[in-house]
Amino acid sequence: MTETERDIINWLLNPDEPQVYAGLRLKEAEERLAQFGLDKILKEIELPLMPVLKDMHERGVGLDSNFLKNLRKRQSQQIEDLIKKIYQHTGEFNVNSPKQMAAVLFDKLKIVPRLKSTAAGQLELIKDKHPVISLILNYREIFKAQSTYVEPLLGLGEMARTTFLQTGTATGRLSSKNPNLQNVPDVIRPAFVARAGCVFVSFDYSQIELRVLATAANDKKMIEAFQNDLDIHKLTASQVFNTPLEKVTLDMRQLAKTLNFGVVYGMGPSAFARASGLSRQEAEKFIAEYFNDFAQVRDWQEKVKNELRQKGYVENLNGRKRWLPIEAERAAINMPIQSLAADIIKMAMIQTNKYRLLLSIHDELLFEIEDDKVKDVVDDIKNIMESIYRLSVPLKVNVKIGCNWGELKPL
DNA sequence: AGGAATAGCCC
DNA sequence: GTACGGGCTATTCCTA
Repeated sequence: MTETERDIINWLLNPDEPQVYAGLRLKEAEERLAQFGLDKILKEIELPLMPVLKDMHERGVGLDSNFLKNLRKRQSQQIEDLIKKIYQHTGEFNVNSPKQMAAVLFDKLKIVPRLKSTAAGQLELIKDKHPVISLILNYREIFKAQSTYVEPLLGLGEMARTTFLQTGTATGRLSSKNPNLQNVPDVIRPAFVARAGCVFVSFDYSQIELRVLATAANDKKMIEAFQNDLDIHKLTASQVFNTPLEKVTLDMRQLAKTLNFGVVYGMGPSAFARASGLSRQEAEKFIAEYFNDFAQVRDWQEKVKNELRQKGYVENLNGRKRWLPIEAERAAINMPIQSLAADIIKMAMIQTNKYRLLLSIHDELLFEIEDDKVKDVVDDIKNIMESIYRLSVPLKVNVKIGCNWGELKPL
């Protein structure tokens, strides 16, 4: 790709700086994109998605400011109490400063020798060494919720209008900002409420990334599992433990789930060891066993890495491409999966925006639907989502419904 | 004022 | 001995 070609793509992807190529007509840009086989994605996905994102922004999502005010009050009280208790152990310092925190915990109180950070994961390990640790973890959690979610949402009044960025990611996913409504924690979700006479209905794709992987890798076992609507983590466990499905325990399933998760992310042995709590050696054994059982996944990953080496980019089944440095193998392995899942949900958004689509959270769509129309609309949306793209396995959508985003119940 | 570093929330 | 993919935002603290 030449410098100019990269600039054109950047221009298309960065409407904030249109002055650079203001004179370049879309038709010309489209022709250039066609050189990379990206014109179809432009015309069939990204351009038709633009009015959808505009509609979502204008609709907004209703906020329950009473809920937020009550929550803020409780949080302020808890923060005040926790700070007092923490200071009883440590003396005064800025609890929000990791630098001061490290000095207090490791130098002043000498709870343990210096850890590499004061992040929650590290502090969890020394929770039983000193009573102040859990107070700090508790404080951080509540302060985070208040400062990042409650206060900013209260500043918005009765409506949150996020901006969905079409160009915010390297894989084709959407991102959300100001406010980011794609990372709202469970405890804050009840603050988002449907209008009078309406309910929220969420539709989430079940295991969409593993279904994409099964298709991309054309893995026989995985495809069969999804065709039979099996519990995929249980199936993986029965494979790597060489155990019949009915004898798979919860622990075995949990380990298999971590493996499946890791495979999508291009995980190596040490990452898997850390995530699973196994020794490095055991982790290597399970990974080897996994790739032995799902040989086509292993071969597919090799193919992706070769493509990266030879072409400098990788692509998904739609031809969406990502240029990467040669050493970014994990990102390369993840891209065709994450990216096609993103394409699928975008295609679904375009076809379902005839209803009141409010949010897109990667594998989930949230709609606001009038009470008396729920049944027909839900059937239509679910049907559209499940038939929008043809994989080697079925697409499956779970539906949940409720008056606020925090207490959605299966339909 | 702005950015790096750190932390933590989501899929 | 090691790093699992993709995002956004708040706070502290340092530099300009």
